[in-house]
Amino acid sequence: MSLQEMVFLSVSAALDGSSVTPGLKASDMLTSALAERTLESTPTRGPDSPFRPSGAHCKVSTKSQSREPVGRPEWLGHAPGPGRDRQHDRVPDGAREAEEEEEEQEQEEEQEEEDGGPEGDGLPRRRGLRRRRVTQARWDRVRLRRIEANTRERNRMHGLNHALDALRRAVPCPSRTQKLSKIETLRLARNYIWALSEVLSAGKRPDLLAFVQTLCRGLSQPTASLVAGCLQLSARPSGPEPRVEAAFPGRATFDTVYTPYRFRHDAGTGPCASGGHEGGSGVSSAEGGGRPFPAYSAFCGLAATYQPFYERASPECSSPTCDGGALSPPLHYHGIFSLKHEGPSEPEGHSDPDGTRCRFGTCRRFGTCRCAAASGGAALRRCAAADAHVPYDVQLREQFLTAQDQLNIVQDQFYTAFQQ
DNA sequence: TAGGCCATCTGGTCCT
DNA sequence: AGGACCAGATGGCCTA
Repeated sequence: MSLQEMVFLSVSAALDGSSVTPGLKASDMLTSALAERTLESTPTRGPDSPFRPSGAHCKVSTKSQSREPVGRPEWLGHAPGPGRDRQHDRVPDGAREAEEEEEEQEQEEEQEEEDGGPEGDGLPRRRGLRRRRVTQARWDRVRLRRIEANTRERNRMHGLNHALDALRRAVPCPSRTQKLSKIETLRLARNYIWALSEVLSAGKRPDLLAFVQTLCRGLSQPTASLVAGCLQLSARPSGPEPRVEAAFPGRATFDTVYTPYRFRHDAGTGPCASGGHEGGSGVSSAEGGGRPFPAYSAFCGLAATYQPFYERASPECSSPTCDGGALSPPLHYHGIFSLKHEGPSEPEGHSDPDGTRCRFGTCRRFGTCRCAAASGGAALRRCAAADAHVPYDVQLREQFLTAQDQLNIVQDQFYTAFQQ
């Protein structure tokens, strides 16, 4: 903005009566405009701003690694050497002393103005709004606060990301190769809570397909495929009826490493009560496999043991909405969980525009809903196509922890994740 | 190459 | 006044 423009705007504001301090004279406004122009010479926004976003100064070595500055804003002075950790966010040691000196100097100048100026002519100087000069010290102080705020913000976001990482490890998608995005992690966590709650509320052995469908609800197609891939659902003809198994890729073998559950269609295989968690995973937690599906078998056991506290509001609308619904899991379990159940935000069992009744009750975006409901990847679709109504049995390995222990583990993970 | 995702900076707002 | 939180802007990386 040019000086003329600045003066024009200042005068215009004065004429409009907006943001005008009583007693402010045109000369004061001009002085203010000049001071503004001083600031304008080092804008705080835009491509020329010394505070311009860091994108130009950062690079990402890998997607999961934190960024390191590759350049340095000109206004920050010395370029950081290799390995320096955000040294450019520091302020020179003598900055504060210089500021104090500047403050004293400013106070003297202000006193002189009130006394009639350094000439001592005794004539009162202009009164009214007197804009403080933008000294170097003040400018440095502004930058210091900005830098400190940036650091805090950066740390805050790092904490948020750590919490999200913890949440990624808690949800049933321990992919070693593909990291869930933030939004998908939150969606999957929501679905996971919901699915587990449904298991508890139902008080019976869960259906694999419904469980996975609940997990994948509202997820993007790639994420849904990933989740299904982690479960590695596959429909394999085995005798007269299809056979469905769930396994975990990347494990040494299905049986030797932790595998909390196995889904089979074999009649008479062990139900939830025999589910288990054998502890060792062979995959570091940093790789997302430290604690696999910690609660599923636990919930199976609990569901078999305890009766649900209350009945579900609606069998059709007990599932999460496709995206952003206000529903909470239908669960209130002996003080372990105390999750409120809010009513559906939309009429239950509504129909979509083409008249198809929505199975999931509160979907607003049916395209997403269909995608999600039918998602779970090609494997899941194959499974569903084979026989979506086959009462798949669930064979669970021996539980290493008690159901209560595993339930508490899940709670701790979620609480820790959200409290970080 | 477009789009998704991400990290970071930034200024505004609210709270203590 | 200072910190936390938030959302917008920006640019880099990655993938289809």
